Amino acid sequence: MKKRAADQLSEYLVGQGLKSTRQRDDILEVFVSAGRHLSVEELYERVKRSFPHIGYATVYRTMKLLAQAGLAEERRFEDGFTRYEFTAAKDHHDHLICTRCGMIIEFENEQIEALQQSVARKNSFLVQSHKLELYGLCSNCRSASATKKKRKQS
Amino acid sequence: MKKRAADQLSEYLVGQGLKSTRQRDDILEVFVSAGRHLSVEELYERVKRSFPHIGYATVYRTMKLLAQAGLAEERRFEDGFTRYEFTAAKDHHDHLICTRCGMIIEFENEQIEALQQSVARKNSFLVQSHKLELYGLCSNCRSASATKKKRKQS
DNA sequence: CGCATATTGAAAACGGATTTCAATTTCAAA
DNA sequence: TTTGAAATTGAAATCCGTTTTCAATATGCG
Repeated sequence: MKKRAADQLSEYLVGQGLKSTRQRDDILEVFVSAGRHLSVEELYERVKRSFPHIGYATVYRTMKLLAQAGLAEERRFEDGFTRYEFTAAKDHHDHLICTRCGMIIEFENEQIEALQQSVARKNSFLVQSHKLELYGLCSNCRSASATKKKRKQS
Repeated sequence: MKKRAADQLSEYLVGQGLKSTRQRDDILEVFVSAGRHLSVEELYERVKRSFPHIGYATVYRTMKLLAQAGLAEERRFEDGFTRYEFTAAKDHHDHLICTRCGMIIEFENEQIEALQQSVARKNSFLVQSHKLELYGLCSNCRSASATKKKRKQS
């Protein structure tokens, strides 16, 4: 799995006349084995744990590169941070985002996708990409805030 | 219609112990009669045309205020600018956004909304708000880029 | 009217992301 | 292998949309 990602990067670099570097490999390694939806900041922290010499800007640059190479997908939710997801693992999906604890749940729904296409068609619009995010409370946070309310009332 | 917006603002200000000012009225007036989906920058330009003395920060502050008063809705698309829509006019809706010319088309689709709720329910998630944006080419830009391609080929 | 408080405008600060630049590394050609 | 043009790196500076600061001004209750 890791091998494949490294190969894909390598291929892309050669194809673009770019160079393979230790830093790029290291960052890719951390990225692939890290959790999903990591912000660049979070990723940078993890990279530094294993490779303390790697700079901030290099992480930013490398993530943009991985996105171009098709290995990562950029996500911008409402919190102002850019996040990246490793692409290989999963098909296209959308997100449920908890506004209280920040938890992110992925989901897929073909019916919604189909309806989006039909909306686009009605407007003679050609869809290149889309973004569907549901913001609210996850089940944990729902019960947590219910408890809180109760406490207040009593 | 304008009257109603001004009244709504006034009510909100009184309710919050805030003060009514010339600037707030002026900005609201421009906002209400301006086109939809204006960025703060664009709005500021328009405000300055009619009220040259009004400062940048005041426009930003007033738009946040109008959002809190329920008169405006904040939108952040992928271009990095915050935009505001006058709320009174239309029900909830989502957006088709042309990546070539920037045109924004609004649409509503109850079936999609219903499916979103069902996805949320499956995940024990309580939806507070959502964001659905379809990025692609509007019909104008589709034909434009088709023409371009043809030209290149010949 | 008087005065406490909110508001304003200009400029500075903020914060995530990008760019600059000199030093270093890569890699193809010799 | 050596060479050297070109890409890359890290640290710091810069960018840019937005927010905050602060002294001056306006608002509106009593």
